Amino acid sequence: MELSSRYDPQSVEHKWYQVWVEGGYFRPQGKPGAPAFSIAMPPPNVTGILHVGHALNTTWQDILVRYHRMLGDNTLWIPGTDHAGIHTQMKVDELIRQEGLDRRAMGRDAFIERVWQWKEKYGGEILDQFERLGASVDWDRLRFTLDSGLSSAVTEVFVRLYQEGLLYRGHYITNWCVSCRTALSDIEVEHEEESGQLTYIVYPMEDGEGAITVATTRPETMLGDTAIAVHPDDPRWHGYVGRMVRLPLMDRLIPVVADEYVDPAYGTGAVKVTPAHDPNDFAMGERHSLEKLKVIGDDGHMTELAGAFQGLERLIARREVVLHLRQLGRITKVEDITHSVGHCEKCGSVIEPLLSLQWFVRVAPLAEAAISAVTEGDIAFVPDRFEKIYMNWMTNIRDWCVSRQIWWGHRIPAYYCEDCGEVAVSRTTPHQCARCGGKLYQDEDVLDTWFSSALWPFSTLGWPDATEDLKTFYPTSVLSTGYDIIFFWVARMIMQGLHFTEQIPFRTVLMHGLVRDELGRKMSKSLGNGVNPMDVVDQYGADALRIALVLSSAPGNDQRYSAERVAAGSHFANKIYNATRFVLMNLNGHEIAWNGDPESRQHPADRWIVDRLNLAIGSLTGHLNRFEFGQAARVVYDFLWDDYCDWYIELAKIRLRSSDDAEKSAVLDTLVKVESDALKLLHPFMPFVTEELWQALPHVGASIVIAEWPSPWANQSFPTTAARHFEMFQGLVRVVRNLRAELGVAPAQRIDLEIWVQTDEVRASWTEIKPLLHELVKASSISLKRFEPGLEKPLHALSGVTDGAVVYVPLEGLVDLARERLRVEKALSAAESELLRIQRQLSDDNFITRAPEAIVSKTRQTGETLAARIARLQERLEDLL
RNA sequence: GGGCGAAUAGCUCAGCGGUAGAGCACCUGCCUUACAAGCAGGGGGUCACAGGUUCGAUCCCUGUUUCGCCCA
Repeated sequence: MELSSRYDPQSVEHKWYQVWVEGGYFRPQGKPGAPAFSIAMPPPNVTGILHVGHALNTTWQDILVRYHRMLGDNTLWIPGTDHAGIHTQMKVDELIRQEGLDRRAMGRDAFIERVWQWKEKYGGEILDQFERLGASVDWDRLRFTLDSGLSSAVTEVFVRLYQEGLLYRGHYITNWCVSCRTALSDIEVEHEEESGQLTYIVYPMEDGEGAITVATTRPETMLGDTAIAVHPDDPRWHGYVGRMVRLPLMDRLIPVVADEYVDPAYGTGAVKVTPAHDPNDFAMGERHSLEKLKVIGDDGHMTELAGAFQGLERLIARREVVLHLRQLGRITKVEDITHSVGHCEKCGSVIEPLLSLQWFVRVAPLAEAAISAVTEGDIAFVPDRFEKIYMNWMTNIRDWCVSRQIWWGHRIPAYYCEDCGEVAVSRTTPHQCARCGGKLYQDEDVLDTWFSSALWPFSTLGWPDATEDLKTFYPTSVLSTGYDIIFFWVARMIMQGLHFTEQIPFRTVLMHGLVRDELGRKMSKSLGNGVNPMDVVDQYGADALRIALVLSSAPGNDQRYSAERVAAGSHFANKIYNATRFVLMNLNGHEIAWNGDPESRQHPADRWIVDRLNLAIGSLTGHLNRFEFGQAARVVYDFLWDDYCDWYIELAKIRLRSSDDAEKSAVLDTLVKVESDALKLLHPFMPFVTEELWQALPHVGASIVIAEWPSPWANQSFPTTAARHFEMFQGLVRVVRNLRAELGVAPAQRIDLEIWVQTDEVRASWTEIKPLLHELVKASSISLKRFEPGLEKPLHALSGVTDGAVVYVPLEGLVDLARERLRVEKALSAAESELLRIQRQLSDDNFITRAPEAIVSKTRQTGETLAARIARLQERLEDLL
């Protein structure tokens, strides 16, 4: 069979995902008694397409899930999507507008019908993209936040919170988006520093004696002022409290009140009070029983209460108000300032704080348990610094406005009596008012999307029913998500989970950072700098994208997307593909002795590569357990490329030419078994190429997906000194290659070598590998001698000093003595200065007594090695003089 | 105003109480039948700055500077 020398991910990735799904490998299938491992995938918007951040998070979760599946855990990864209320509604709104239709004209039911149609058509797109990334989710358990099961969980929670007094409806100042025409929660408002103007307005006293100047950044709200407030202890305003002020433009009388809230140090010490348009003013309004006049309407235009300004858009009204006040001489100063302005997270328009009737969750009681779950260590954040951010928010938490004035979402299960105004909150639709028998109508609003996402870890498992899944997989093991939604999602899941299931929703919160563009900017639609992961997959393959993202990620840190790294990832896939091709070309029907005696691997190279593999297995597994995916990936990347390809295969090439069949068998067995284990280690990171190659190699089992995670090979007989001897051998090869390069010896030209070895052990070990050395450094003859005084040195030779040996390359007439002397002098002075440092350390009593014994002896050993090296170099230098 | 993060090779980034690594870029030589998406060899870093702790600091602590983020 002729295999292409280039790996083509396109032809490979497609087929395996189908095989995996058809094989049912992604369904939980742990052996009886196996520990459960479960993750509920953060549900992306149905409206959305995958961005690179999703690709990173999906890769991280897939690594964990595939690793635990291979460990034999009962592993479940639940996929799903989120209905994304405002976002989706905006999108479909836009769509029907292009058709010349209008949501309000078409009516609620017809519109919702359209959104469902739209969801059915496009909502699956993002799920297809998870497939293309290789996400090993259980599709049989696919969930959507508006599924009937998840919806009944929402109703259940709403009803119970209401019954427990943790949910209330009331008139309060909410963050209102005049463009989305809905209320938003506090955290859906993004604050930005902007330049604005502070306008000083003079309010004359009713009696004409004196005046009060106040400053505001929103002059149009003065139309709704119902008081002026000053601090009770402010001597400047003592005579004013209790008197009336004539509100300019409106010609209304409003009182001067005293309130502790006012900061006398700020501005004039007097503030205007607009209870319907400012949260602090609202509170003052409550304290002083002030009227709440709503002068800006839900549409952002002035209401009839704004008098002559009625109907004007709020910003136009602002200009008009200032203009009129100026004409009246009521403006004393306009100051340019920089201040923080709230914007709608979804559409970017300036938030209007205004009075409206909304549902709120009383969060403080829920937060208590959520705080102690983290302080007690039941839930851990990775990295742990995010714990502080979580805690800070939790301890200063404010009530959560959960009603949204849109149609797409979970409609609030509250019913109001047309006759007596009685409120009924109910799991089922009540037919008449329980109090007066009057007709009921349901609340028009829907719930904040995050209200349903907060239930995700248990609603996806069947809650409120006590399902098998819930028993088996809840609490979930890990929640992997971006640090940007700690408040939106993580905190709320913890609160709701603890309250309703009396258990934590997950044990570990794993945070990834933002994936930025190549210039370090946040990817955004408006900048047009977003990278579509599917384009990357098309070009390089999913494996390349995955390994690139993982290799450049560290928990909680932002990273830049790098096309270069993705290319490097695809080169790596190609590398191991070709290594496999080499193995396959050499197998020739060789039967792998899967249960062969490990002691048969007597050759130092075999024993070394197994030793390296064992080390890799240990350290990679440790990194995975600590969620250090980047470091874990690096371990197997380096093992495969450096140890397996660059050394072991190169040695294998030579050994496979041997006429000794037992030797060849040992090499082939080791090649296949070592690579097979390495592929398993790599599988969580690069699932497609590892499956392809594992299947191509001799293997046992149906799929690498359900193969057993490697554990260190039982061959423990490989002593560390032997490993050290092999590493010294590698050093020797490098030194000789370096000599060849410096001398400019033609690649094909063979050279003679004379090697003086320091000890008998090393000599014995190297004698065994000497035949390989011939090929690795292209030598014609090699003389391996035990170093002893009086040994006659070859003249006219270039020399190299390596740990444990000196190597001479006799090259009559080719050696430039002056240049050679320079080279040796340079090496000598480097070695001497290092030895000096080591000696200083070793002669320091403090170091000897206080440093750990292992470090001291290691330092001693380094000193000895250096001293030996220096002795060789000095001798060499004398010879050259 | 409070909090957090980052500062390491030309670029992008890992890492770490025992004087530093990768990818890409660069220089030299190789199309050596697994791989030129490759191989071999090489150059390049007082680990932002100033103190402190320590036998020993790039790593821990304090402060400073620059950049970024979150909260108010």
